[in-house]
Amino acid sequence: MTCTMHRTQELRKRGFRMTPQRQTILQILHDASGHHSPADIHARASLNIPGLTETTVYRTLDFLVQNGMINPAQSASGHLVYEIARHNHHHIICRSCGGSVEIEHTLLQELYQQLETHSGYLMTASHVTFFGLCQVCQSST
Amino acid sequence: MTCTMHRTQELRKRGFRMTPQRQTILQILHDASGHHSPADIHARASLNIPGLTETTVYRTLDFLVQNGMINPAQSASGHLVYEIARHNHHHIICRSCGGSVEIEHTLLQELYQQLETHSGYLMTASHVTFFGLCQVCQSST
DNA sequence: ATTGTTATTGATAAAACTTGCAATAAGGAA
DNA sequence: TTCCTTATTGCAAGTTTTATCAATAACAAT
Repeated sequence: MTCTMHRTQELRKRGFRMTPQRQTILQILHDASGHHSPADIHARASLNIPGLTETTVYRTLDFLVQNGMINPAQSASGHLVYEIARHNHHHIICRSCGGSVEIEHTLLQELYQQLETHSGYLMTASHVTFFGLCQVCQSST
Repeated sequence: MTCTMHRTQELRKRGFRMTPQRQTILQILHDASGHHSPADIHARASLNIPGLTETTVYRTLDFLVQNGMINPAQSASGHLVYEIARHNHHHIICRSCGGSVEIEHTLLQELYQQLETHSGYLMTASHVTFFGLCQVCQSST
């Protein structure tokens, strides 16, 4: 079964529908790995779907996040960017140069454990963005 | 020395100026503890400073964050809210009801340690927002 | 295939946030 | 106090994001 067919069935099981807009946006995030802004995604998807509105892009991105098919992350500027859902991970962004590194979720496992104990909250493993100073920017200060 | 005078001197030392706009916004966040949206802050501050623009509120909030006098945090809707700088802490927000609890920074200390080791980044202790499900919403699902 | 239900889209307007620039005013120096 | 420098503000326009609602189209059932 293709990836697209699988996703379509996932949505239908939950009472939702697969549409060209959703398929195209998923395809874009799948092919171009990394983070993408709504504006970027809108530009790329418009090539396939002329007349696609920004409104729909924002709504589709929210929808795909809700359904676990893509993940949101904060960019250095504070705006949200999106990428295809992969293994659970997080980011540290450099306050100074905007560069970033990926953090495996396993590193947060223990903390999440403690957070659950202390707060009573069930920690769903959503993306977290930390801020810091990268090595280069540390030494150039 | 009053709190205001102290803050004024802090800014001057760094080549910045204390203004009625900055003082008023600091006062508001100081008096009304908790998180406040830019719109909320603008509404309150406008009582003291008629003609205050939203632009200035956004710029002032950014400025005060940069200078460590207030802290930003993500609200349940994903927008930024602000509070007067206090001891270092973080939040867990419930995805379902939007409620939140505070997390002491000490709980993250060990993780930050590890993050620095793994990434080489210097972890500045900025506010982190986690998402989860509170006890009430867990049982009502 | 055709039909009916309703999830989804596009259009429009509004709200939230940012940028560039000229006018203003904070505060150091005379 | 007065003057000068320039950080800061307000204004106006632009960008980004959200909300509302009627028209459309996905897809389950016939």
